Amino acid sequence: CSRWEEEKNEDGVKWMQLEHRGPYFVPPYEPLPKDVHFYYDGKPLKLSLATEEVATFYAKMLDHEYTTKEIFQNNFFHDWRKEMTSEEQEIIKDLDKCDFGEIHKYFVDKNEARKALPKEEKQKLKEEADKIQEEYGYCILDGHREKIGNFKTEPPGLFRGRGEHPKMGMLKKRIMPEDVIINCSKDSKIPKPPEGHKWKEVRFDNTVTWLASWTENIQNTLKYIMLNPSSKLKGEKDWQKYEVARRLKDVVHTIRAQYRKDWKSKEIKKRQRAVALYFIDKLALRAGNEKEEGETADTVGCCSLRVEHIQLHPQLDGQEHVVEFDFLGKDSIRYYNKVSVEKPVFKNLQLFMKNKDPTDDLFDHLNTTFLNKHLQHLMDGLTAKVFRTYNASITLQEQLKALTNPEDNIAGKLLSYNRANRAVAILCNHQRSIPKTFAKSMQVLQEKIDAKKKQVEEAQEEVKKAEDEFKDTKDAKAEANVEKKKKLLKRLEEQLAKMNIQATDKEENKQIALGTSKLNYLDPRITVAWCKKFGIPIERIYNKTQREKFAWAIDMTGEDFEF
DNA sequence: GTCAAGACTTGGAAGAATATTT
DNA sequence: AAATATTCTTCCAAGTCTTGAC
Repeated sequence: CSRWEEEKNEDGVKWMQLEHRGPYFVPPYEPLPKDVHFYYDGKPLKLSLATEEVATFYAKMLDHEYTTKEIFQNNFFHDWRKEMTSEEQEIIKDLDKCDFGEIHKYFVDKNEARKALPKEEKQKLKEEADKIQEEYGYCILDGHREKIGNFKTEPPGLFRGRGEHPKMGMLKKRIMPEDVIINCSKDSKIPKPPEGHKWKEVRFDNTVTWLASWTENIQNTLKYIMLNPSSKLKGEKDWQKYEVARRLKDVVHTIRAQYRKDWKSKEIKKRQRAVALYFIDKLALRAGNEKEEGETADTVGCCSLRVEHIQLHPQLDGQEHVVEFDFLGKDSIRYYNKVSVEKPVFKNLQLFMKNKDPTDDLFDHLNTTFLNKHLQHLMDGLTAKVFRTYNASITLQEQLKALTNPEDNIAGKLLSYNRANRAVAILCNHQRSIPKTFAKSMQVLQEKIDAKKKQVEEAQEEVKKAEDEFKDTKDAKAEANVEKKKKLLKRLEEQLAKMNIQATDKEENKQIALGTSKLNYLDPRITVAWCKKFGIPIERIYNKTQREKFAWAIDMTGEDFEF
């Protein structure tokens, strides 16, 4: 427990000692074998090394949908040409005349070969990977050996954005030591750059938590090497996050009363803020920062909603004042929802939309800075995202309370947990694409259930038969047989029940992604307390990685914890 | 105050490892 | 033992919010 209770540093100091080996650099490009050809306009063409490398990036992605998109193709071709020699540029002028088929096949085969490797070979590869992990995967932070989250530089390749990203297909350059800034403590063993290279910079900044950083060339933003979630530093931060959310619980009623009042404010700015905050609170929308146009996919959050993203229905399906939301949120995940809102909200929305074009901002007098300033004023540390954390965690707690039946067996209780988890994921709009094999595996499961049902019926008859025989004979052997058959029946019934639960869970879960809420929104102490209260082993809910991440919560939480 | 850069959290997909079935 | 399904891990993009420069 003590590990989580050491006093914390003031004034933004994150550590006193930080020592590490620097990032692990991905191996250099390996040229294609002589017999693997690239063809242009039907004729084999030997490419220069740099050109060939970029060609392999595209070739590897050939059976991915990305490569069918025009933007992807254009961006790729544009960047590829920049890598070409002038002779190659003279020849290769049309992507449609490029044939990467052989290169593609080479990598597919190589992959297969790797999978088919004998056990010992695989073992050897694993040991090599472990050695690298051992060497580069850890650092020393204030005397503790801590796991690093991402200790490898990102390999070069083609940028894959999400959704309709204008930069998809662009060339992501190889990261060299000369691009990398190292951060560590002055008196530590400073990491050595790879032979013949030097770092961009070595700095000693203990007000930040990253160990190394570089600027990536697509969006020109920084990438960092940071600690694993199991580290003390990250764990404490996580804990802190949930403590802020718990403080919101005490003032949320006041805040709700306040924004209701503000719906009628004389200032349009305040009204917009109050309506936006209502959405953020009720629907768990993200804040919605402004984004640079044309640099990323067109996605929005609350403050950046446009008129075209909502439709107002005074009446719909027997409900009043319905707002129909339809927009792309983070990662271009669609948010679609029809919500009956309070009348003043509806009236305000009508007002905000008046005389505007579909592409105009709905909240044209509002941005996240203004909103967060206001929230900060209402509670120390309060920002828009805290509402998501708060509402997610409180929902889990309430749902667990409502759904858990102490009489249920473990499988039943786990189903309840999953359902509570699911309620949160739905609130936060955490979706996944339906797994490719979903329909098939569902069918297989259904067939198993049917077979099991039959078995149960048969076992029932067996029991009856045995009982009849016992009635007739009254002998001990027949009595034992009755017991035996009953036992079998019971076991089969339990198996059937478990399968039914599994099927229900699977069906309800097909389009919902539970991971994100579990990892980022649900105070783990709620889960730990629930497990303790109902005698569920924590491993049934959290796998090893998750237990490491939530070690702080597992350490400190009793069964009576309340969020 | 404004704007861009910086730091850190959150996000689903893909790939790897493991479990289960055939 | 191979094939298939499921779970776990890695990857890296895309958000939020803070900080720093002017």
